[in-house]
Amino acid sequence: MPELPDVEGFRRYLALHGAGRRIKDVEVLDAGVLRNVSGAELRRELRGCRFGEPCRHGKWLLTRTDGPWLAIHFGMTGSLHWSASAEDRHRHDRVVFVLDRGELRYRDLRKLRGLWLLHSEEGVQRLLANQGPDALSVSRVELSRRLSSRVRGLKSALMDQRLIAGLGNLLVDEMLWHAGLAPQRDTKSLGPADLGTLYREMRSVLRQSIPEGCVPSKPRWITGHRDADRRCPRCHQSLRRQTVAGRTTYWCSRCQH
DNA sequence: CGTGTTGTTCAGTT
DNA sequence: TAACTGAACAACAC
Repeated sequence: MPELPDVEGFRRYLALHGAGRRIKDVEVLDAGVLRNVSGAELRRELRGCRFGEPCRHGKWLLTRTDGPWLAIHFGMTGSLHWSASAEDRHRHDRVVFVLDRGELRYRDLRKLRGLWLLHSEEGVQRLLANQGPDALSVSRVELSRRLSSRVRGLKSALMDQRLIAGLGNLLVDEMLWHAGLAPQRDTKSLGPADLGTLYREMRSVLRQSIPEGCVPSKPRWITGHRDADRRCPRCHQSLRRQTVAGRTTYWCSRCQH
């Protein structure tokens, strides 16, 4: 799932259930999701700490505590789940934070990414050193400058977290469809009008996705049509399905140029 | 058994 | 150098 809207949803979820809560215990059920720390160290470092307000950069969720920082990257299948009790745990719950009210679980089927523990704000900065500006806060001028700086495929550039942080496969297909731009266009071929439209549609898709906590299926969006009729919701032509930038891409060759 | 999956990284190639 | 390609990671569902 996780692209910017999903991770923003997890940030709000963590703010609701975790912020201000004390971590009574940490149960590492599968250390395969721990990236720079052992299960024993994570438990030792976080037990007794209190979660602070979480923040987000691109697809990274970060939270300080009154001890170390915790950073989460959800990969393709990570999620957070709070429960009032220790019942009903899921088999893909990999780490459980037992709180002074309920427990918060990091669930992840594929374990492609996971949890990092950082001992300082500098450690967090180092972790995010290669990330571009967040897609929600980047300015129109900055987006244009970054896209135009190199010759690249448009979809490849938008998915590159070093250029812009937070956009993934579904978001990019959706915003390109709204903007009427073909995914394999070259960034250097975009004029000022194209870049303006792209920026506007990126903001629009993000703004409408965040309250849903995902890229939603809407009547005039293509996301819901990938697995359904595979037709363009605007002109009803069959959507093209092809690999672009290494990812399965849907687009409309009549509406996107 | 083969295919596909909303992410990232790395080795190898153009 | 820059950009691209495919594999790897891991665990399924169909």
